[in-house]
Amino acid sequence: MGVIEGAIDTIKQMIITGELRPGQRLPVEKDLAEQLGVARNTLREAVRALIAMRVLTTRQGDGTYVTSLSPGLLLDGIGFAADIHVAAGAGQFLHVRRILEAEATAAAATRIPGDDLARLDELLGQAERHVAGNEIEHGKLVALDEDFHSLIVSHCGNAVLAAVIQNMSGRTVRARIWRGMTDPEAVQRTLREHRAIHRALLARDPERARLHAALHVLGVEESLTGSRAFGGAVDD
Amino acid sequence: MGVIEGAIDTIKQMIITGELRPGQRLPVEKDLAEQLGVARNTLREAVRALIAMRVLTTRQGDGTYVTSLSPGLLLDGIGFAADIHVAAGAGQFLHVRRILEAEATAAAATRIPGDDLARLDELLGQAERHVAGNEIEHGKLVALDEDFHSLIVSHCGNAVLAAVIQNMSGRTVRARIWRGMTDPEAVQRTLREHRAIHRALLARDPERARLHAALHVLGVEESLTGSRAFGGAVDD
DNA sequence: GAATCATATTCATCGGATCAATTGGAGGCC
DNA sequence: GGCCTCCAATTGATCCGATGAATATGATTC
Repeated sequence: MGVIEGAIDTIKQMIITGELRPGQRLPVEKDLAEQLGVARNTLREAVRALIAMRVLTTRQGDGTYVTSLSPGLLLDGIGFAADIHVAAGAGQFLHVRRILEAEATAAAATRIPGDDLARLDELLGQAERHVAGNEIEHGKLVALDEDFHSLIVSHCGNAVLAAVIQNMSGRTVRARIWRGMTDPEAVQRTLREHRAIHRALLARDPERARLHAALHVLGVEESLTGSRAFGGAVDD
Repeated sequence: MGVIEGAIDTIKQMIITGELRPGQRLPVEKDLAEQLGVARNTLREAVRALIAMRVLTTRQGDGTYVTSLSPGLLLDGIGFAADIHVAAGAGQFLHVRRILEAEATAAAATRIPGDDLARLDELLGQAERHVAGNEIEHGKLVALDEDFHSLIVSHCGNAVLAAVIQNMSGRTVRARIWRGMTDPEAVQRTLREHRAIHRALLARDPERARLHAALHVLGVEESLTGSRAFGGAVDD
């Protein structure tokens, strides 16, 4: 194992063992490098790797800190993976999203507060009015779509579940999905499905919510029967 | 945005757009640094970040290459997140694993080949004989447990699903779970649950497999009702 | 033709230097 | 006293150059 990997693991272990806690500040680069027995440049590469994993964060002129280590933060690497695979037309991420989003929507049915049910209604109204207008801007629909699902999933009661779903369906993924919907009928169907999910939530009915959520994502999956690059192999 | 972040994004975009393809070799550090308009050290920090994300890999004396970008590779950052949260006693990762593993086990029921069903039987036999012996070594049981679940989910037909599950239940997580099982009866129950899953697979019955898999993970969840550090907040 | 060895290529690691952002205190002003 | 401005110290960001270590490649030898 190289010196850099060693430094990365050492810092990781300091976090797992609790020696470094969320929000805590690390020693200055010079000291930490000396403490780990590596050059400053080497330490910086290790720190940079941990920054990429959202474990550390740096502020010039201030210092280096451990992040909150919240699931939402640590799991955002999923987003990039989803981006390149969905961009390549692989439906496997969407299948996983279907499984999870069905469950999360069901859980949200009994947890989402009334305020946010009203907020969902407002989002749907905006989308419907936008589609009814003259010129449809996909960016606007993507943003409304993201807000709609995001608000529901955030009330599922499980931060990890919410984070995985959200990262699997980030801006890039949704943009590709909506761009693929050239058929106006497909857009209408999507809005109807959103309404059905909303009604199930209003009725506080988890099973209805689960079914409508699953059906909704399945519809997206089936509309993406393109190429399958990266989509087949299980191995690395 | 800093120079390093800029270099990272540039390389990422080159991959998303297909300018850099899986397995392809990058220019040598000196040339690539010049091409991106940064110093070599700065480029190295960017490359190091992408290595941490499993997007690039380097071989001293040879060069820098784009990885296969397979889901199994890109999603392994989940492992560290699961490690520190499960180590802190949070059950949220296990809940997600329960949802996914139930689905994956059901899917595997109709896909797993006969050879591997026999291999599963062999793994179970080893575990049972080991437990029946004088001295129980947890490391051995952890390895057998990992092999058992790993072999099943690898046949679910979805590489992303398999990768997420496996990374959510890596060596560190399983080690903590088995270490928590001080009660010999708990070990026995776990082995019985494994047998039940195996029988369901033998019968090629997805619904039975799903239920037994869910029950199995649920049992693990319920045995971990400790502290809830990191487990509550959805925000970052 | 295969094995061995020398050499070139390339990443890994190091040490130091300079730039830029933030912080915190000194001093002055209302 | 409280607030503001400004300066200096701290700290990460970026760059430069040099050396070490691992690999690949081609020449050499048998």
